This record gives sequence, structure tokens and C-alpha cells, in this order.
Amino acid sequence: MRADAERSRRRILDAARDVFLERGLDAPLDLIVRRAGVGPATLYRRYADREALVRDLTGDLLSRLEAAAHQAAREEGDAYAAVRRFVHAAAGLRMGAVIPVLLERLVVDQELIESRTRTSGALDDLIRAAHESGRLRPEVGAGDLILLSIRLSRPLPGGLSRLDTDGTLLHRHLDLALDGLTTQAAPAPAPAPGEPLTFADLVAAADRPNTTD
Amino acid sequence: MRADAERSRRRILDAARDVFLERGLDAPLDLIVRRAGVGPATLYRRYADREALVRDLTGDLLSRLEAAAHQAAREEGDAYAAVRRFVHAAAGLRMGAVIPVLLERLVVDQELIESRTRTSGALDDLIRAAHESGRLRPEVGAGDLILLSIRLSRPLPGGLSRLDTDGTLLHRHLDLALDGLTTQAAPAPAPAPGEPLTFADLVAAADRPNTTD
DNA sequence: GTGAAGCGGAGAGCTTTTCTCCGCCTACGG
DNA sequence: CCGTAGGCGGAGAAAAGCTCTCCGCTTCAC
Repeated sequence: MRADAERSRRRILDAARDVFLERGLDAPLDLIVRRAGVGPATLYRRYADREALVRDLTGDLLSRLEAAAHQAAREEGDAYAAVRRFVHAAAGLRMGAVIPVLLERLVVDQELIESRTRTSGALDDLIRAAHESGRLRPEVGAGDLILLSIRLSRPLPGGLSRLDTDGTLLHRHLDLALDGLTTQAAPAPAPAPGEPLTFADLVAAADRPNTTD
Repeated sequence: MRADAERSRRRILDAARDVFLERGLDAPLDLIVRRAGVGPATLYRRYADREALVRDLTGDLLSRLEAAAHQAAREEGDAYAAVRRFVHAAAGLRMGAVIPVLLERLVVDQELIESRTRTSGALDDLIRAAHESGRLRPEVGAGDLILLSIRLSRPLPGGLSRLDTDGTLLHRHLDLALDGLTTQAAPAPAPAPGEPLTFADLVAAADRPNTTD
């Protein structure tokens, strides 16, 4: 692949992630093209249709996510610290855009399934160790952590997005959510209601056929 | 106002809130009409343009928010419990939709400013009392709490929204975020970085002219 | 029962989005 | 350093989607 082609691919993928985050998966491809600073033909030449683009983006983000999980495990001695670091890293990647995998919209091929399984496995290892260390609440599952990072990393609506152009606020709020908002003087928190939400729960929910009218 | 007209208004406002949450303020009015189950003429007859609709919706939500703050103060003895209850109530209202107020898009009239001031005041009282009781971290401001409830109450992207059709998951995650994810065996959390974010910060950020290209 | 107000649906006109053709430019092997 | 294959951007035709109104029927209030 020629160097300029690879450069264009990178720019398109990055722009696509941001635009999809802000406007949803139905956002006009034209917006992506403009944000990427390339001509429309450049996008349409590489990707036959919207789905091809979403698939490429998804694979890209999944593998980055897997790398983040491994890196967290490798570089943090403490299991809970590793989970924390992973959540921060996932949010930094703007994970929210990765959810297309989980979406009925995408016909999930073998390659994507494998990537998803690897990522999920790496994350489960992290969580299990943290549970065993006794510092992560038992009622918190991988799905809870992923949802937390999706929710906190999505751009804020409208003008509020200007509050956090560089991600400082994102990490502040992640810290707060992870630490809890109460001081230590507060009584021990009651167990959160419900069962732990797993990665598999997310997949199951998203795999069901779309029932939109 | 005739009873059927009031019914239509309610259906349109509820649908508008949901559609704006999912698709942003530029969402086609046609979608709102369809979700509300009314004819297009019904919307256009009542609201001359998009702004009129946004204004009516904003006023509606702001006053409900103010009522929630007062109710929390009145019905909860403990100051921290009142804050907690308010955050849950705000998220339940899908506060995220209220941000149009804060948006440059809306010419904010006197009535809206007063409503905003009253709401902000009621919330500040709640927070101040909670700070004084020593159970709310001093580095947490009203803006942090509002942002938390905005972020957690926005609909999840794509198929993930099916995870939480009834709001159970929303309140679970709010509880987790409020409690923190660590057990009491963990060392006392480090202070979160940054200054407390206030309601005024949100207003200031949103009031600046829009610089979208 | 009756008049006034409200309602839904069909569709004309306009805007936005998709996607292609084509002439110019850039990377890379010799 | 040059030739050429592959890549690039822009203009614009065709398609899709959105806005908004007209009008005949229904519902409400008295």
C-alpha cells in the first residue's frame, strides 16, 4: 500500500470515529470526508459502502483496545490499578465508536469475532484478578466498566463539548466515578442492585434483530 | 386550551426530548412527529419553527428540575441523601435534553433566565448543605453532578440502548458512580484533580458564540 | 346539536446527500 | 532523475430526505 494511501486511511478512520460519536452511525459520509480533509472520491474508492467503513473502523479500535488491556496488565503490578488504567485507556480511545461491532447493523465476520473474543478475554483476566485481590466490588462486571467508559467518553451535547476539548474533564470524572463521590467518613456503601453485567450481556443485547419501526 | 390539544403538546414534547437526545438538536422534525404519533400539521400548527419547540421543551424541563430539587430538600433529612436523590431524579428526567438552554442556539429570554436562576439556586443550596455536612467531597461542584447525570442518562448508542429500556441500569450505574467502585478495604481515594465545576461554568461554556465551521 | 378548534395525510418544492467521472499530482522503482 | 501506475480532489447529476401547507374529517365544549 502506498504511503499516501495509508495516510488517507488513517485520516478517514480518525474522522469517522469522531463524526460517528457526535452524530451517530447514520451521519453523512460527506461530513467525514470534510473532517478528514480528503476528497469524496478518496473515501468511496476505498470503501464500497458505509458498512465497509464501519467494519474497518471497528477492527481498528478493537485491536487497539486489546493492546490497551495487555499493556495495563503488563505495566501495573496491582490488579485493581490495572483495571483502572484500562478504563482510562479505553475512554481515551473513545470506545463509544467501537460499539458498531455489537450492532445488528454490521454483519460480523469471522475475523471480527476473533478480535472481539481476544479483547473480551484479556479484559476478563484483568477483572478476575481485581476481584480476587478484593479491591474491586464483586457486583461490578466487565460490561459495567465498558459502559462506564463509553458513557463518559462520548462527546458532551452541544456547546458543553467545549468544556472538555483535551480530555482533562473526562479523566477527572472517570476518577470521581471510580473513587466514588463520598468521603471516607460516609458509611460503607450498600451493595449496588442487580447482577454483574458481563461483556457477553452487551453482545447478546446488541445481536438481537433490530426492532425499530 | 382544549384537552386534545394539551394531549398532543405533551406527546410532542416527550417525543422531542427523546429524539433530541438520540439525534441532537438538528434531528428532523419529521422523526419527532412520527414518534409522537401525530400528523406533521399538528406540530407545525403549534410551533412556528424549531426554536419555538426547543424553547417550550426547555422551559418544561427546567421547571420539572427545579421541582425535583425542592422535593429532594424537603423529603430527605440528610443533606447528602438529598443530593443523591436529586441526581437520580435529574437523570430520570433525562436532563441531557435540558442543555438546549445552555446553547447559543436559543435566544434566552427573561422568563427562561429566571427559571434557570431559580433552578441553579435550589441546587446550590443542596450542594452547600451537603458540603457542610462533610459527606460530599469538597472538590465536587454542582456542574460535576449535572454532567454526571447528563452523561449517564443519555441513551446508549445503537443496540446497546436495549440494555436499559426501563432505567434500571441507569440507576444502578448512578449508584455505582456515587458510591465508587472500590470496596472499603481500599485506601482512601486521592483527591480528584482540578477545580470544582460549577453550574456557572456550564453556562459560560455554552454561551460563547458557536464556532462550528 | 352545533360551531369552533384540532387533527391526520398527501404531496409540492426545496435542501441535503450520495456517488461518479475525469484531469492533475505524487510516490516509488529503475 | 524520470516514467508510470496508482492515488487524489472537485464539480455536479441523480437520488433521497426534509419542510411545510392545504383540505376534508373528527373531536371537544357549551
